[in-house]
This record gives sequence, C-alpha cells and structure tokens, in this order.
Amino acid sequence: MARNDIRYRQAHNRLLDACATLGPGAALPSEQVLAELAGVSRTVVRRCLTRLVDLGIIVWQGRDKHLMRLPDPGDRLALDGGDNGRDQLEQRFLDWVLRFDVPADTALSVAELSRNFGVAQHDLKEFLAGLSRFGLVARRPRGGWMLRGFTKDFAIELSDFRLVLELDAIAKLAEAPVDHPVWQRLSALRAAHLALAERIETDFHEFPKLDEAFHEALNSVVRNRFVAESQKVISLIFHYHYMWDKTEEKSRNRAAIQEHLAIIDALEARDAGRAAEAARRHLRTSKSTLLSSLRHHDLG
Amino acid sequence: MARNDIRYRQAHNRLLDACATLGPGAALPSEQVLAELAGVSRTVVRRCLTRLVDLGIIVWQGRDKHLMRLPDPGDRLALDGGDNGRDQLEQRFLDWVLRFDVPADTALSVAELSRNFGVAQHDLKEFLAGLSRFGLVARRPRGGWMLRGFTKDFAIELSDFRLVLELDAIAKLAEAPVDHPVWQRLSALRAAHLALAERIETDFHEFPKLDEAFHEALNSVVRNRFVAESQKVISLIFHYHYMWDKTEEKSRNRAAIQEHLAIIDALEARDAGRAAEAARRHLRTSKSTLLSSLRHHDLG
DNA sequence: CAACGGTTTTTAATAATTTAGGACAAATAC
DNA sequence: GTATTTGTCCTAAATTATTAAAAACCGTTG
Repeated sequence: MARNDIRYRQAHNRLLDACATLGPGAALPSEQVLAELAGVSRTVVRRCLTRLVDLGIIVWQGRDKHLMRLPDPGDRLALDGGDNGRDQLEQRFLDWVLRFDVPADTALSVAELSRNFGVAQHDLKEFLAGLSRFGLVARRPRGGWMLRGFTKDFAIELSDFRLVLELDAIAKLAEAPVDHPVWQRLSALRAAHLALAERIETDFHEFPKLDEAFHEALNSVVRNRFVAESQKVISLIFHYHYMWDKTEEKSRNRAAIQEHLAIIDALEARDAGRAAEAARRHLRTSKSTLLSSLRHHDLG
Repeated sequence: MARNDIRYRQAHNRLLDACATLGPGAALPSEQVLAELAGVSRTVVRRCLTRLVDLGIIVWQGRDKHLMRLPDPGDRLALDGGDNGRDQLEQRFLDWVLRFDVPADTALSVAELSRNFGVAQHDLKEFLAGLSRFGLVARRPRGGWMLRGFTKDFAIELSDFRLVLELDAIAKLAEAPVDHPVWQRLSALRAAHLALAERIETDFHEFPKLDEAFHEALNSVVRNRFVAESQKVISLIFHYHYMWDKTEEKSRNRAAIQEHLAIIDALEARDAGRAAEAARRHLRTSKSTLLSSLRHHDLG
C-alpha cells in the first residue's frame, strides 16, 4: 500500500553486479559512491546493504564493509515487467478513442480505463487533465470525466488550426537563409517523393511515413513550444486517420505526393505566395479526407 | 479518510427545511422525490433519513415515514467554508508565478504548494499536468515537478504564437459579412477608445480592460476550441503583465489606443493588408513591452 | 577537517477507505 | 396486474493513510 519498490530492486541487483566484479574479501566503497553507481539515493543503498548482510554476502560494521562471498543468481530480486507506460499512454489512449470509435459524450470511468490500460488511476487522471486543455475530454460537473469526443466539429477545428500554423511555417520557411538545414531536408524529401511516385502502384502504403516527415520538416523552422505542442496532437490524429481510412488510398496518396512536390517547388523557388497557395490546396484535401473518413466511420 | 461529506450535510439541511414546511404528523414523500428535491442520489437521502430518525424528528418504517416533531436549528449540520477552489486555482497559481517572481527551473513541491494554496495534493497535480501542456511546468525525470519558469524565451514564443493567431483572426475578420455582430462590437470599441483617449491623462489605468475587450472581440470571429484555449493563456499572461509594469504606463497606453484605432480603421475599410500591417505593428509593441517588463523584473 | 555514516525530516506515489451513485430485484400500493 | 417504491448490492471516485525514496542535518572518525 505505497509506492512500489522497483527502484530498490533494480538498485539491489545492480549492487550485486558490482560485488561480482570484486575479489573475495575486498572492501566496498562508501555509501555515497555506491549511491551514484546505482543512480539512487543513499537511503536505498542502505536498504540494499542490509539485505546483502542478511544474505551473508557482505559484513557491514560502521564504515567498514567487505565481501564475504560472491553473489549467485538466486540472490537477485525479481523485477516484473518494466512500466514506462507514461510515455506510451498518450498513444494508446488516442488509439483507443480513434480506433474503437468511442461515441461523443461518453462517460469515462477512470477505474475501468486504468484497468484496461494497466496504469495507475493517478497517472491516468493527470493525463486526462492534460488532454482537457485540448478539449478532447472534460470534467463532469459532479466528478468524473467525459469524452467530448472526436466529432466533426473537432475535426474541422483541428484542420483549421493546422492550416493557420502550417501557413505560418511555410511563410517563415520561404524566408529561411540558404544555409538553414531545412533546405537539405527538403531536397532529400523531394527525392524520396519522386522515388515513391515511381513505385506508387505497389508501395503506396509507405506514404503516411513520408507525409509525417514532410510536415515535420516544414514545421521544424518554427521554434515555438506552443506550436510544437499543438503539432503533436495534430500529427497524432491525422496520422491515425491515415491508418484506417483505406478508401481510394492509392489515388489519394498519389495526389498528395504531387501536392507535396508543388509545395517544395514553390519553396525552393522562394515564391512565398505560390507556396502558401499550394499548401492551402493540400491542407484542404487533407481536411476533406479527414472529414469523409469520419462520416464513413459514423455510418459503419 | 474519504471523500468529504459536504454533499450529505447540504442535503441533510435541505431536508430539514423541507420538514419544516410540513405539518406535524405529515407523511414524507418517497425517497426518490426527496432525492430530486435535494439534488442528490437516493443513497444520500437514506443516510439523511437515518440521522433524522436518530434525532427523533421522524419515524421510518418501510415506506411509511412521517414527521414526529418540527426540526430546530440545533439539528442542522455545520458545513464549513465552500471550496470551489478548482476554478480559482489557475488564477492564483499564475498570480504566484508571475507576481512573486519565482525563478526558472525551481523545483515545485506538491506538498508545499498544496499547503499554501489550501487544495488537495491531488487537485494540484491535475492542475500541473494541465499546465505542462503549455510548457510552464514540466515533470522531473524522477518524479516531482519543476517550474520551467516565465523566461524570456517563454515570453518570445508566446508573443510569436499570439501574432500568428491574431493575424489569422484579423484576416478572417476582414472577410466577415456586414451583418456579423463583430462589426457592432468594433464600432462600440472605437467609440470607447476615442472616449478614453480624451481623458487619458487621468484615466489611463482603464486601458487594460479595454485592451482585453478589444483583443477578445478580434478573436471572437474564430470559433475554434484550440485557438480559444490558447487565447486563454495568452490573455492571462499579458493581462498580468499589464498589471505590474507601470513604467511609462500613460504614454504606452496612449500609443496603444492609436494602434488599436488604426486596426479598427483598416478593418472597417475592409483593407486586409493594412489591417494586418497595423496589427503586426501593435503586437510588436506589445511584445517588446512584455520583454522589457521581464528584464525590469529580473534586475529588481 | 573533510569525508563518511547515522538519524531525522520531508516529499511523492500508492493502497485503503469511505461516500456517492446507480442497477436490479423484491415488495407494496393502487 | 401494473407501476411505483424500497431494500440490497456493486462500482466508481475522492480523500486519507501509509510507505518508499530523497534530502537534510549532525555527529564521528580517519
């Protein structure tokens, strides 16, 4: 009934490894050194040392501690499956929302979600609080959470928002100095687009990755934490939609490649107006694709 | 050691009031009716009824419950100070960050903050998680939180972000139909600006409110949850800075009024290019004011 | 006297506990 | 017989309690 002791277990095993490298009867370094070695605080080290004494691996008298025997595999503490769920939670949650078609205005049960996702309720709530800034979820008046839902309005507003940010990026890009690394990336992307266009008949499913790289490159010129944070959600959602909407995928991707190339052409010609127009056209296509995939989903 | 029973206490007192309106010996309505009356669930009503029986106010046998005596003031349950801190927390926290000049990269102690602000640790963490989306705070690698701080970079990026959003709003506004309500608001704002310009010598401190109303009006044409959420932070921070930076306040405000009027003029002339240019100029001023106030603060 | 180890205090993460809300079935009144 | 009411039980969420970890403090020793 408290925070888990994974930290202690890992540190313990790491100390065992350290002991294994020592000769028999050798003295161990100071607690502070051991703490830094294992990347934990002295408190944890002392707990580990206590156990090492119990196991008879070392003797520990004041600041004198030396090895009695070499550790064997049975001394290790089991540490069950790593967690690091915090980072993946966002992906998995959005995956759930977008893939399983959770209807709008669904009440979310923290308890149930935390069971399904295998994360602590606590972490989940923090995550939901973060998402609420984007209006995907909201607090219910009397406690609990509610999915505002991935609705048509949401998609429209997201697309519009994307348009605003990306047009700005394009405008900034057109004025970027010639030695800016983005130009190299763009020319590499042009080659990749042309290459994919050649073998589009068979490899059209490779496009989403290219699309993401392309838009990421465009936005790389804008160094802004607010924009970056927004782009994270935008790309996540558009990316997921690419993954399901398989209708006319090949022809859509073929067209998108041409639209991308038009943008690159205009940018490399430093023609800001033409680039903006090309981007506008591309994002319009993208928006209508997103919306139609949504409609599709509603009917199914 | 559980969720607080304010809900129960309030319901209890409300039921007492309901009893007071009944004649002696009268029968009480069903649990469900009482529940709706008090705005709580039946579970709470039953708990209240149990207490009413203990107090000897009613007898309760199956579905037959009637009044024994009228309640007196001593029967009421005390309910100490309302909470509703969740809404005010944001304001108070930002106030603390911006006013007391907390340096960047300060470790935030959830325990300490929750004591100072008088909210549960839990609520505070949720709040911090929400803020982390804006990059004002961040999680530390090994648990805990850290204030990324209101730094120069933050101010610059915030201003740039604002510029992007607001230029978009202006562009949309210039194309809004003549019967859009924003035009009425703008003409009212023009009058208010002119009026304030007349008496700027004495009433210059009235400007911040006008400024907020002006920018709010501009952005009202953009119906977009992402933009709206972003604007919330933007206006909050700019608003706070207006409140402290008193250097040359009068002349700054006088100039700002003229800049606002230039924007309104251009918009009413439907000259999108001129409006954008005027807005750009105004936001540039605004940005440098924010930055200089920050520098000022650093030195003080 | 500087580094080290013992002890205490503080903090963050988690489990446990309690209240609230709701579902379902049995019971009662009309 | 039917519709409403109540008894019972279960789930979920909010909050406290508890524990692990980290850090601070202080005496001690080489």
